[in-house]
Amino acid sequence: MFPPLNEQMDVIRRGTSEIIPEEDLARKIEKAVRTNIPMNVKLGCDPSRPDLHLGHSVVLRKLRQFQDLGHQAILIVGDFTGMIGDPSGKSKTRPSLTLEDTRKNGQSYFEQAVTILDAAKIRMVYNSEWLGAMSFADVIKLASKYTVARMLERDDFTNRYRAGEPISVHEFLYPLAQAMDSVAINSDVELGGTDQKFNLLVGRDIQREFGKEPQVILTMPILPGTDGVEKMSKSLDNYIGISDSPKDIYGKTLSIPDKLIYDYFVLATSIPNDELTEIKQRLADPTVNPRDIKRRLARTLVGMYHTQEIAQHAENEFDTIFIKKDVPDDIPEIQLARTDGVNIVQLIVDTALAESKSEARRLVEQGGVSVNGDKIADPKALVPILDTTILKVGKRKFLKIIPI
RNA sequence: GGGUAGGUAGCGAAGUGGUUAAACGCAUCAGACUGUAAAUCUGACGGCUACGGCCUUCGGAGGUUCGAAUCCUUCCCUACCCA
Repeated sequence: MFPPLNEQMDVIRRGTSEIIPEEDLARKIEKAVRTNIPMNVKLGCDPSRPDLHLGHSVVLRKLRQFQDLGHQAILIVGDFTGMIGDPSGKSKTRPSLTLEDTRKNGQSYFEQAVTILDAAKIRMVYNSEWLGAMSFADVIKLASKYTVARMLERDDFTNRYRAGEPISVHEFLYPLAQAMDSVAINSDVELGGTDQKFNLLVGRDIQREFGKEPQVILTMPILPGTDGVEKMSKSLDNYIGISDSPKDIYGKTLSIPDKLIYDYFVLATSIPNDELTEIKQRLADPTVNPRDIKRRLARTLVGMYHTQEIAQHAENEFDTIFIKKDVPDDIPEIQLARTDGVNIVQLIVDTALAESKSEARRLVEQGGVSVNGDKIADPKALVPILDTTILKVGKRKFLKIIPI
């Protein structure tokens, strides 16, 4: 039923940052092979941010590999912790979610995740199931198992503490709550980004406290965002969403810095290792235009979340807009009353291509607006809407206006 | 409970009675150059405008003043120190 140990280890190791401890993983796999009982492989998901992007895909794709090897994928929806509002990281006070929200987001998370995971073989559980059942006494007992000094070992706690930034007491409970998830589901392996390392390790300690065999932790590198600097995240708007339109996936991919091309291939695609080697060589070759490799990356990514045909279409459309400087085929349409002349600024605001008149005026004055291909630089200009009219605002906002 | 330092636009950070819609940096947007890469250059970056201006902002609420982000009162929030 299971592939042999070495084969499994090879698959699991690809792209990973750390496996702690690796010997334990080998032992667990051997045991699974021997007993024919799959390992429980845990991944926590944050129901406060239901929009999945390539950053999430790194770890989800790893989970998929475990599924393909025959192991049991368990998605933990942090609905209980989400209800309290996760304060970790840099983000400010997060709005506390209601149970309903977390359910809805959990469902949405699942729907997106199955574009990567094998839907039939996922076990999805909500951690309110066991965390919600704990009494305050249980919590005290749990909290007594960890010391403040050890909590402060966590990098982001240390940094925030040194920087004089607030740390709420309940944030110390987070790693513990997450660890309880591992206890509750008898996790054999827990996946996460490298920034999760501390939390994952706490899981091992707490499992031991509860007399369970500690999980192996597996961390994946953090995928940099399209800006090439920060971690990919929606709030920084440097993300490529897995449910983004083909056009967006393609375009955003082409806008990443060259230095990220290889990382994206390794972490976000399933390209075989020998092709990765080839890509690396070509990237090092000064006669090869990195753009061509990036175009392949973009096609690959669009193909993963849509289809190859759509990927090709996205590329063609991209070329139309940015190389031929032409108007793409399918652009949003809007119907407007026929008129001899409407003020250009008013038109931009009315069509929601800019948020305010000031912004629209600015765009016009800076030469970012054209009507039927003619640049309009005068904010007082009147535009007739008598035939179908193509309005372009900025680099990529197109609108087809149909008079009625 | 006591003390000290703080809370300024998306972020960081100046400003301490008028000439401040608020320096500067980052981010962002537009334009040039390009490969929607990097780097670089130019401009914009609260809202409305008859383009002459007008209105709304500096943790909240009051107050002093011709005039406040700047002074006073009070409240809320944060960090650190003492207890």
